[in-house]
Amino acid sequence: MRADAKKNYDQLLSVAREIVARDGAGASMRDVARQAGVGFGTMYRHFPTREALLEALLRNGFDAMTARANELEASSEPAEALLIWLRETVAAAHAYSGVTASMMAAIEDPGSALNGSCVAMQSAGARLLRHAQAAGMARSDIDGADLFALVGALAWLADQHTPAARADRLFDVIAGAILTVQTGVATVEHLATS
Amino acid sequence: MRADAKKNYDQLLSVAREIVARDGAGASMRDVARQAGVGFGTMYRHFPTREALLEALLRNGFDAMTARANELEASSEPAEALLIWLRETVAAAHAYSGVTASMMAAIEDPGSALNGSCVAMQSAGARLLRHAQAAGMARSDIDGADLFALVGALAWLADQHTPAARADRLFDVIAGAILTVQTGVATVEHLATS
DNA sequence: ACCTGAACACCGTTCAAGT
DNA sequence: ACCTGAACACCGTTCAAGT
Repeated sequence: MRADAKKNYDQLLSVAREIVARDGAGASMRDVARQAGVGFGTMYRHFPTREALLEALLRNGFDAMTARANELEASSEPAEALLIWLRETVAAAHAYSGVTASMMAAIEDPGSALNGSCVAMQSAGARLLRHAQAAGMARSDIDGADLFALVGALAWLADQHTPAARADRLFDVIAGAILTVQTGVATVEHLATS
Repeated sequence: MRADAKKNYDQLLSVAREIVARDGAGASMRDVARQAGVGFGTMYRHFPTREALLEALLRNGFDAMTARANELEASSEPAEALLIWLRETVAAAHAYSGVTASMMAAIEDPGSALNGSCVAMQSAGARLLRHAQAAGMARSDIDGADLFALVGALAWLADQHTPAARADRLFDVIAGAILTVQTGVATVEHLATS
C-alpha cells in the first residue's frame, strides 16, 4: 500500500469510528468520505461495501472478546467466566448501535467480511458455555448459537433507549436463565448490585 | 371524509400492508404511494409521517392483543394466560419485521401516533404478569415494561433469520425465566413441542 | 497505483398549482 | 376538499478522467 493510500485508509477508519458510534450502523457513507476529506471513489476502493467498513471497525473488538474468552477460561470458574464474558460482550456489541443485526446476519453468511470474526467469537463463547454445562452450572439444552443470539438480543435492547437499570435487570433475567447455579463471587445478584 | 379520499385512504393502507410485510418497517414510502396509484402529497395528507402509517397498520393487531389479554385473564390460569399471551404477542409483532424498534420507541414517546395502542397493550400484559406474580407463578422482580422489552427482544430475534426451532427454544428459555412454575396444560415444555 | 467527483438512480418531504 | 407531481435536499454506488 502506498503511503498516501495508507493515510486515507487510516483517516477513513478513524472518522468512521466516530460517525458510526454517533449515528449507528446505518450512518451516511458520504458523510464518512466527506469528513475524512476523501473522494467517494477512494472510500469504495478501500471499503467496497458498508459491511467491509463495519468489519474493519468491529474486528478488533470481536477478536478482543475472543481472546477475553480464552483468558477467562483459564482464570475463572466456568460459571463465573461465562457470566463475565456475557456481560462484557453485550457491552462491546452495544458500543456501536444497530451493529448487532449485522453481526447476526454475518455469522450465517460465509461471504460476509464479518463472518470470520463472528464465527471465532461465537466459538469462543460456545467453549465457555460447554465448560459451564460440563460442570453442571449451565442448562444443557442450549448451544453456542443460542448464546450468540441472546447476546444479540441483549445488545439490541440496550440500543432501544432502555434505561440502564432495566437493561441490567433484563441481563440478570436472561443470564439467570442460562446459569443454573450461583457462583459465589460473581453471581448474577452480585454483578447486578456491583 | 369525501368518498374519493376514503377510497385513497383504504387503498394506501391495503398496499402498505403488503409492502411493509415484505420490506419491513423501513419500506419505501414512494413505493406505497406509487403502488396505490396516488400522488405523494395525497399520501402525506393521510399519513403525515411514516409512523402514522405504521400506526394505522399496527393498531388493529395491538388492540387485538390487548383484548386477547383480557380474554385470557378470564378463561385461563394466571401462568398459562401469561405464557399463551406472550407467545401470541411475539408472533404478532414478528408479522411486520423491524416494527419492534418502532414499538419500543413509541411507548416512551407520548407524541407518537403509536403511543396509545402500545401503552394499552403493555398495560394489558402487565395485568397478566401481576396476576401470575400474585399467584406465585412468576418472578416478582420484573414489571410490565420488562415484559414488553422481552417481547420486543424475542420478536427482534425472530426477525434475524433465526430458524424457527431456535426461536422456539429461545422463547422457552426466556419464558422459563419469567415463570417460576409449570402450569400443567400449557407448560413451556408443552408449548415447545406442540 | 491511486484519487476524484460528475452522473445515475434512487429516497423522504414540501408546496404551488390544479379540480 | 382534496389531489398532483415538480422541486429540493439528500442518499449509495459507479466509472471515465485525471495525477
